[in-house]
Amino acid sequence: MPDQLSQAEENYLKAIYKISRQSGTPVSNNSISVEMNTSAASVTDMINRLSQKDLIHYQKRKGVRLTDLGEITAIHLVRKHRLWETFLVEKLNFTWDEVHELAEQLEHIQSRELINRLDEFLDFPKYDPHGDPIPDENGRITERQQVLLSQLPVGQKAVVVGVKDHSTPFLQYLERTGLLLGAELVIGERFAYDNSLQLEVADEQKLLISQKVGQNLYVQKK
Amino acid sequence: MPDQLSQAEENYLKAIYKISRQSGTPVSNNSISVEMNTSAASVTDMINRLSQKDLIHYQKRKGVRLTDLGEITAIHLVRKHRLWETFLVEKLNFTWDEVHELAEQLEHIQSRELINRLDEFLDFPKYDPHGDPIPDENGRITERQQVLLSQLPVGQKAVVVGVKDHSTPFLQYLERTGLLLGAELVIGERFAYDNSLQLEVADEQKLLISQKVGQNLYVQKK
DNA sequence: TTGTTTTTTTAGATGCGTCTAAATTAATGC
DNA sequence: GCATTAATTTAGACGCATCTAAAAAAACAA
Repeated sequence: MPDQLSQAEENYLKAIYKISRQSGTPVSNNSISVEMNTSAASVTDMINRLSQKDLIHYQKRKGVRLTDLGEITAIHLVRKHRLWETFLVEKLNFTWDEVHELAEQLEHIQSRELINRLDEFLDFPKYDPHGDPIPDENGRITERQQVLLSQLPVGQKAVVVGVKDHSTPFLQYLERTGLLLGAELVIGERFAYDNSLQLEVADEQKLLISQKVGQNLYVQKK
Repeated sequence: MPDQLSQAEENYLKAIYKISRQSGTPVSNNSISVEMNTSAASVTDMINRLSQKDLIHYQKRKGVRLTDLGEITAIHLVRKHRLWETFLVEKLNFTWDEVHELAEQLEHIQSRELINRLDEFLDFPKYDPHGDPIPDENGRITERQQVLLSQLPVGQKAVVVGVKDHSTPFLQYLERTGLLLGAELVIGERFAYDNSLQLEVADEQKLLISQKVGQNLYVQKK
């Protein structure tokens, strides 16, 4: 068993995990410092500490890779984060754009048992309020086959299942336009001029969305 | 508005609050170091920092007193602690001897809104799983008139409403003997030899308890 | 009152997590 | 291949929260 990690160490692991998810392997010192908004010097320091604890593999100037232990730890943090977000939305009626900061705090609470009970209390949810998959107790993640809305052809029916951009402005935009998780839609038209899309949503309503919106919404084909 | 406090600062405030609750005013450096299991030198340090932030009044050779701000802060911590304990027991089915450590972590989560929503979710409980009163949003505490079981005369009917000793062994003892919150009883006999008490509990059962147990159970006369 | 004990403060140190500035090393563009 | 640019590491510093050891001050007791 690894000893208790500090919040700072946990945050670095999460950042490394996140970066390596989206950009393949070795994670550079620099990308970490950008992701975490810290100086490169701090990153070098922390990398040494995490290596020491066998959470990452580190070869000087060759980048960082999570060890198995590091990856398990990171996935467990993601699990905690997403379960707490689900709790906040489902039970305490927070909106999906309010929960991130709170979950950032709650994810550092140390107790395997607590999280498993929370999971049970929430009825073992598979996805969080943003549509992101929640890893199970063993770190297994149920991946969904999903595509970006922008990649669909005209005429395609689809249902909104997740967001790529988690920012408050984007979430609030979706709230306002009703493009929430579970919303069904058909691609009506694609305007080559600016790559905006005309959607047909519930009640035969038409909705025009920009390319940027289409590139940040995950959907499942129907 | 006070800026965010560190967990260490919050823990000191809680300790000072606790000590001053049970032993009247000025709190000595020494009592804090005993309560928190730290060196007196650390306490001196922290006292200076807390004074700086206007959370405590410190007069040389006269000990420490919480300022209004300090007391409000401490009470709010108690509120958070007790609400989380209630959540853990009521919603996640932890037992009352399992929740203290977890609540010690959870009480440091920073969000007024979270706590108020948790309070609402729990239906504004007045007492936590150990029978301790939960301060409301404004820091008001509903005190109950209660006495120690050991102080009751023979023949008195009473109901268990709280524990003075919160230790796991004591809580587990109560679990085993069924002397839980809400249990009704009558003082049957008092043995002068060792000050043990014979109780009559539910179903005409008799239960013999030691003086120590009687001195750690709060009851309300009926 | 005067010595002993207890409490409190000071001095100096440590580890964590951060920083800036400077030095070094690697990568990139001609 | 070499110069410029970018990434990384080192060096040195700082604030927080802690410690031990020793000094100083207060409280207590004979």
